[in-house]
Amino acid sequence: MSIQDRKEREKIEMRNLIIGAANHIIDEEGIDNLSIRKIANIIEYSPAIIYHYFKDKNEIVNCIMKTGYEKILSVLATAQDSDINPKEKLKKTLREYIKAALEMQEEYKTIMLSSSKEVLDHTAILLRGDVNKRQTLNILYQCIKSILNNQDIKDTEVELTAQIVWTSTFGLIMRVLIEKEIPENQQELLIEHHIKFILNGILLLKRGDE
Amino acid sequence: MSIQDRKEREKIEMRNLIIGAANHIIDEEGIDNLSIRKIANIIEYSPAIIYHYFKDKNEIVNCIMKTGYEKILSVLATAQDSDINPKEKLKKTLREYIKAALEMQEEYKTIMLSSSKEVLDHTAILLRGDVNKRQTLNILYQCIKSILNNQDIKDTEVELTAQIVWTSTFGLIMRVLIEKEIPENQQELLIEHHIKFILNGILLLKRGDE
Amino acid sequence: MSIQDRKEREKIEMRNLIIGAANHIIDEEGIDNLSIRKIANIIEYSPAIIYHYFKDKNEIVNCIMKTGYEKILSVLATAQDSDINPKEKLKKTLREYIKAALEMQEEYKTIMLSSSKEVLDHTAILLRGDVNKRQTLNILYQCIKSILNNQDIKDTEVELTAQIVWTSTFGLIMRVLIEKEIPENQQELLIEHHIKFILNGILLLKRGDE
Amino acid sequence: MSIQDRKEREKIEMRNLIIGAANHIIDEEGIDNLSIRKIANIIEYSPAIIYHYFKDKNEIVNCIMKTGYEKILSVLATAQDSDINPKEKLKKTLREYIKAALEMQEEYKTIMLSSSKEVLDHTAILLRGDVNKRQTLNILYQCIKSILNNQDIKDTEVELTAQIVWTSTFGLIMRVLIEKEIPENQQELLIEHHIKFILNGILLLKRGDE
DNA sequence: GATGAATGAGAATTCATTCAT
DNA sequence: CATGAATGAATTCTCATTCAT
Repeated sequence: MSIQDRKEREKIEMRNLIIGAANHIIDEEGIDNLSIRKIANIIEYSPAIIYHYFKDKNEIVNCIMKTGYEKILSVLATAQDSDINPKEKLKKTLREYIKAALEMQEEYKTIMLSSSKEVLDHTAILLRGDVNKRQTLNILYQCIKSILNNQDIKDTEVELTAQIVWTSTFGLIMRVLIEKEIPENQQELLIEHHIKFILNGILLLKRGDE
Repeated sequence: MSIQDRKEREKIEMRNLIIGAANHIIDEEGIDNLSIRKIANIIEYSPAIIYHYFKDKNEIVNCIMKTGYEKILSVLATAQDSDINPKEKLKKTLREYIKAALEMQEEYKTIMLSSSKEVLDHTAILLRGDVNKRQTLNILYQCIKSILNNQDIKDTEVELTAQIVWTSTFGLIMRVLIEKEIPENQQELLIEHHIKFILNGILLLKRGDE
Repeated sequence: MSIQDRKEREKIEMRNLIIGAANHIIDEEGIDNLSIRKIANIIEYSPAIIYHYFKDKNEIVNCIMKTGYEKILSVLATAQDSDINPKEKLKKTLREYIKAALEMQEEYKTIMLSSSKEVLDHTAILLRGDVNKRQTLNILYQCIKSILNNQDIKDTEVELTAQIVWTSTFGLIMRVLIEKEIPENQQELLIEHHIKFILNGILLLKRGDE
Repeated sequence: MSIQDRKEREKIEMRNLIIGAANHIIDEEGIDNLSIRKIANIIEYSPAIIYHYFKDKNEIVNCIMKTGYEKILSVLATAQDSDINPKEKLKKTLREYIKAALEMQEEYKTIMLSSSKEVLDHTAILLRGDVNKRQTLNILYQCIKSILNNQDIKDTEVELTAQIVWTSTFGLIMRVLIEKEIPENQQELLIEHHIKFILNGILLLKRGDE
């Protein structure tokens, strides 16, 4: 039993080693420069052994993607526990999501920029009704709905709002990651201004004016 | 003299031919599948001659980037001519920018996602003071300033607003391009909602509340 | 003693399992796509264990060859029991041999096309005197001799005849196997015509004319 | 003009060099052990350059096949010129065909054992009506028809006969090639006996007996 | 200007085999 | 008896680049 356990553990460790190396390469050179040989080089094993742990390169990439958005989701889940008022909750959620995404760096970019069907199955958020399929979008949707409590606003409009909040936030994160050397305090200013801006936009919805 | 002129003209034409072919490949297969051989194939010349017009593949890519954001800039420049009121002008500018970007597809993605120094020299917009360096950002800045006319708002805050407007819009464009198969009418809804949302956010700045 | 017996039995069973799997792969993909890993996959053991039962891949291949021509021989042996007149017996023998060979498909091809010394030790039939070494050839020889009963024909000529009958039949079998999609009834026509043709050839020998 | 000619010539020479090396490998190790690297090794060029002259490995193989059966066909065409009586003509044709095939060695085997669709388009001869599609078969067919002149024999039976003559001859050739070390004089004996046997078979058709 | 020839490096895989456990 | 881990060598093919002509 313990022997099997150990082997299982070692197998998982090796997979993690490979994924770690892959992530490292992606971070340095982007996903399109990821190669089995480079991974093998980093982990100091022969390229062939990698096929012992993963069916092919694709499986490695998929694994990275999956791990990645699970990481993203878990951030949001944590933020959900809180018990504060809706506005503060939205602010906190956005802030934490942005921070987490920025920490993931290339990993976040890789996942969120992928147009592969498999990945989009988890990350696409622009279609009507996606609010029911994507957890991240749904969390925003619920927050916004709470904030607009009792107001006479159609569900479809709330969904559109959630989507715009999402894309706006995505845009900020991406630019910070792309431009790379934004000083910490400027990052803070941008983030806070972004969040304020988002909330303004939501609050004005109440009055329905334009 | 005239001979040299003609030679110069021909050289430029050939460069354009190469860039055109490269853009075509990028649109079809993405920048990571761009190869000298594929370009040569399309223009029906030998791969070697390409090195006559460009030092290496990198120079081609850089050139594409440059041509690309010049295209983007020209869209904005056109929108500027108009004579309407600031709010409408901003709406029009955003709408046209988004449309133009969506039409550029992979080209837009390639340029705007690049982290190479040469490209960022033209596309980076997040630093303080960038409003004076980047034309696109400056246009937004001027618009916003006009809208907030006479209000007591600090220049730095207006800059931050311009940056957030930019990143938000960037986020929307990117998601539409990434998710690829968003139906026309859903695109329209998102774009209009986005623009409304942006304007709401700006208008609320006036009161400085939060 | 009984323990050793069991072990011996199990060892043989495992070898058969391996050979069976190998045969299956050969039938599906041809001998050149046979690989230890594929065998291991089918028998649901690790590739390594195969080396417990066979020295190397070559030994497996040789074993398949041996098993294969034993199968072929057994077909002929059965036909021999019959008690009918020589002409009919030859016809029956040929017919059954052809049928059996066609059923073996790739296995037959693999064995009969091999030029490896070990295999040729069992399958070569063209040398003078081979009639005494190869059972298949000898059976033909005896049949032909019976048919030509009392005729004044030299043994060497009978041997040559047996060899030509063998090669002719081999040629038909091979072509049917190679061309693969010959309809059943066309196969029948060819086989019957072939047998008739062979018998004609033999019968005419009697008169020695030409 | 002359420069282009020379380049063209050199290109053809290089292709021949490659095909030659490939043939050499096939002769030594069989077609399944043919590899681009081995070819490159022999011709003392880098593997990559081979793709300059052939699209991929498949094109090389196809080229070998094509050249091969063209060689085979040309042998038959030569034999056709002759002006002698049908029986002699058939004998001569068979004899020359066998000789030519034996000289081609592995090349003949490779082509005639191939089950690939492209090759079978040229080599398949077992279907009804193939006599009109395959030149080799047709030549046999015409010979046999001449020999059976004025006899009351159905065309389909003549076709079957041609097919059996073909497969029988194929069988002999293949065995000689497979068993490899058959001494010259034994080869002669077998070939002459085979041809005699074939003619006997055909002659007996005349009487329609069995 | 333009080209064809050539290459070295690198891509993803697959394989037979060995060995410690 | 059986296995998982590991490797080195091989597979086909693509690419950016150079160079003599």
